[in-house]
This record gives sequence, C-alpha cells and structure tokens, in this order.
Amino acid sequence: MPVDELKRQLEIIKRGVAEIVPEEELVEKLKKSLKEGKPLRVKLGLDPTAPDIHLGHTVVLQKLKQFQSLGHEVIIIIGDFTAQIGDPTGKKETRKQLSWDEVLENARTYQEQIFKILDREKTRMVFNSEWLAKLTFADVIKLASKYTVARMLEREDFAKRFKEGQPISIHEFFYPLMQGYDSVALQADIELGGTDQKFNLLMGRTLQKEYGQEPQIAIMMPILEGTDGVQKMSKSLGNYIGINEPPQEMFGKIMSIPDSLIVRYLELLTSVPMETINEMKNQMETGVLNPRDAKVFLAKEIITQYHSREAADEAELEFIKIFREKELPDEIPEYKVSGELKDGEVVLLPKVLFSAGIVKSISEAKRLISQGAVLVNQEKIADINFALKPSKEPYTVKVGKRRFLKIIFEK
RNA sequence: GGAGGGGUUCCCGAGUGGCCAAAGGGAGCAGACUGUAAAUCUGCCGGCGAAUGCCUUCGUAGGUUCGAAUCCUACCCCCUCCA
Repeated sequence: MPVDELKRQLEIIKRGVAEIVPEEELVEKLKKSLKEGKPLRVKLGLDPTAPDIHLGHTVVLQKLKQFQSLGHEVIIIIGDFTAQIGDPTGKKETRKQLSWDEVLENARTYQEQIFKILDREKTRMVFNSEWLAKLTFADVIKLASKYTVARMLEREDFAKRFKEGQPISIHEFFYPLMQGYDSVALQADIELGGTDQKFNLLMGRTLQKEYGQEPQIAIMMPILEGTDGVQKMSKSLGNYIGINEPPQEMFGKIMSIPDSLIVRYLELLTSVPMETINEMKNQMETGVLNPRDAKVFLAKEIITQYHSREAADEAELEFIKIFREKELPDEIPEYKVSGELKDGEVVLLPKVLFSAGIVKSISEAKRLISQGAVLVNQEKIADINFALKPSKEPYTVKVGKRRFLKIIFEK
C-alpha cells in the first residue's frame, strides 16, 4: 500500500514541474514521511511588494495546493525583512523600500488572494523578519562565511553582470543568503519556486547542510507565458490575467491566448486531471477537438476557480453573444451629451468617443473610423467627421470588436 | 580625485546638421479571413486639424545655425575603469 501511495504522491508532485533537485532525495523524503506519518514541510517565499496576484504567480501556488491535498505542511514566508531592505535584482531603479505598515497591508491583500487557492486552515504564514531581524552582525558574518564569492558568481545574473563589468552590490549577495537562511530557520523539507529561483533554492540546501540539517529539495515550476504567448506573464508587460479580474474579462483574455498555450495552462493552472488534459491534447492534434472549445473549457475552469461556476457560464454566454454572434452586450457604458445645441450645431463622433474615454485621442478615433472599425447603430461609419444629431433615442456605438458605448442626449 | 561610456517616441533599439514625428523589432490597436480577443495576411501606431499644414517630443537649461535628436556650453542622472 505505501508503495502505491508513494507513486500517487510522486505523480501529483511531478505534474508540471520544470525541475526537481535532486529527485532521488525527494523520493527518500516522501518514503520517510509516509512511513512515519509525518508530513513534509513545504516552503514558499513571497515578496510582499506586488500585492496583485495574476495567473503567473498561481503556478507555484497550485503546486502548494497539491501538497496540501496530499497532507503536507505548507508554510508561506512573507519576505518582509527583505522587502524593507530594498532591491534584490540590482536593475535600474532601486525599488523603493517599504515601510512596515505597507508591508503589513500588502501581506494582508496577499493573503486574501492566496486563499482563493490555498486552504486557509492548513496554511501557515510567517514573516522572515521574525528571525532575520534578530541576527547580530556576528551572526551575519558567520552566515556569509558559509559561502564563497566564486560560488556566488555562479548565479547566472551575477556571472553575467560580473563579466560585463556591471555593478553588483555586496548586499545583493545577501539576498540568496537570507532566503537560504529562511530554510534553515524553518527546517524546510522542500522549497518551491520558479525556475528563476534555482540559485536561491539551492542556496537553501547548502546552508542547511552547513547548519547541520538535512538539505531541502528544490522544486522549480516553469515561468508562465502571458497572454501574448511569448513573454513571461507580468503586470508591467500588460499580458497578465489577474485573479481578481471580473469573469467576463478573464474569459476574453483566456480566449486570446495562442492555441499553443492551452495545454500548458491546463496543466499549470487547473486541477483538471492529466489524463483528461492528455486526451484533449490528442483530440486537438487529430482535429477532433476544436482548440476554441478547449479554450472555452479552460476559461471556464479558471473562472470557476476564482469566481463561480455560474459566473463562468455567464461569461461564456456573453462571449458567444458578442464575438460569435456579434450582438451587443447586456451592459453598455452610457455617456450623456448635453442636448443644448444651437441651431446647426452638431456633435462630432470622434469628439464624443474621446470625451467618453473610449479612445485615447480624437486622432485615434478618426483613425479607427477610417479603418472601418466604428459602427453607429450597427452601421459602419465612413466619414471621419460623422455628426450625431440630437435624438431621443440613444445611439449605440461599437468601436472595434470589444468597445461599446451608448450615447444619450439630455435636455 | 582622474579617465571614459551612456541617457531616443509604451519597451528594445537605429539614427551624428536638413529627405526625422524619427529605421527595425516587440507590444498594442484595427481590417480581412477564421475555429476564438488563436494562427496568418494587411494597415495603423505623439497631438490638433477637412486639408496644404501646425504644435509638442529624442535627460535638463541655454547657445551656434536659415535649419539640431544630431554641433557647442553648463547642469542632472546612470554606468565602467584607475586612484
């Protein structure tokens, strides 16, 4: 029986992961855990600077959830200490240091979102200032003595910067050390992170050994591509899907991912069994399943997770209505125009669109009109200076595929 | 303290006196097509104007010039090396 259970757990744990270092040790740890009935302690460090979670962040959280469902212990570390010190990447602008209040506030928003995925009851959350702030300078020196500069420079971005003569501040060397020390402080069995965290995760192993502990296993999850299908999902690139976004928005964004990403999203972002996913993959390859329908399925899975089944159904209906049947959505933003016009005075369409905030500038509105992208009451407009006459009936304007506006004239 | 490199439109990145609102790529937007806000193809992609055009933009402030992103001066910021 334990052998089957081991196999089952391994299978779940390995789903979607990019790399496990080292896999043999994971097997050993799992065996031991099963034998002794003692859950493994799984750690994830989070940076409390970006409180808006998007699907990219959830990849690693999904994995944690799987660990929870297998009965293991999950610990989230809020890197408040790290955040208060500053910038870990050494890139251009030094990230602004957060105050304690800000960190707390961020941590709180974080939790709200995290528990849409993780089980609140089963999740332990700790702040790393709890132990890092207590270290004396002597402790820090001791910590620093456990690692060498040469090894530090193995880290890809350090190596690159060193080679290119880019600056590396000494304090940057401490980020991996601090993160590694977190593992020591918690006596972690497993640390989760993105592939970009590899160095830091391995640091945990090294330090644990140095401090006489059994080293943790590093489990790395792939970095999720954004809706453009190329670059990693990130807020600054605008290719993200936030988990707090409204269902309709989520649906649309998911439908806009390239087909090639469907399987990956299913694997990393949902709990759909792998068998089902592989079957779908097969069916798409053989043309039995239309990728569009697979995407609908994916979208509904995700929306159900963050909203509800009903919300997912509604979003689907609305989507079909607008994009397949090209009808108007149920709710269209309204814009009121004052009807006090002098004789012969007219309301120019580009200007209204601009004032209503539906286009960025009048020029853009004109461009869109000349591209045939603007419909008024379902009729294509060709005249850049199309004028709306005051009318009791509202005008329904469609710009492109997904921008709508109802223009109402007021007395 | 000294020597040198650099700051360009959302991003990356060309551009060294007029042909520059500024190549190219990416992102974004639109149209066609479709199986979807996929893929592909095409177009657009600073603002204002019906338009010849006008205005604003190439770190900041001045200057040279008929004319500057491009030359000069000062300043700010980033980076490297030497000390």
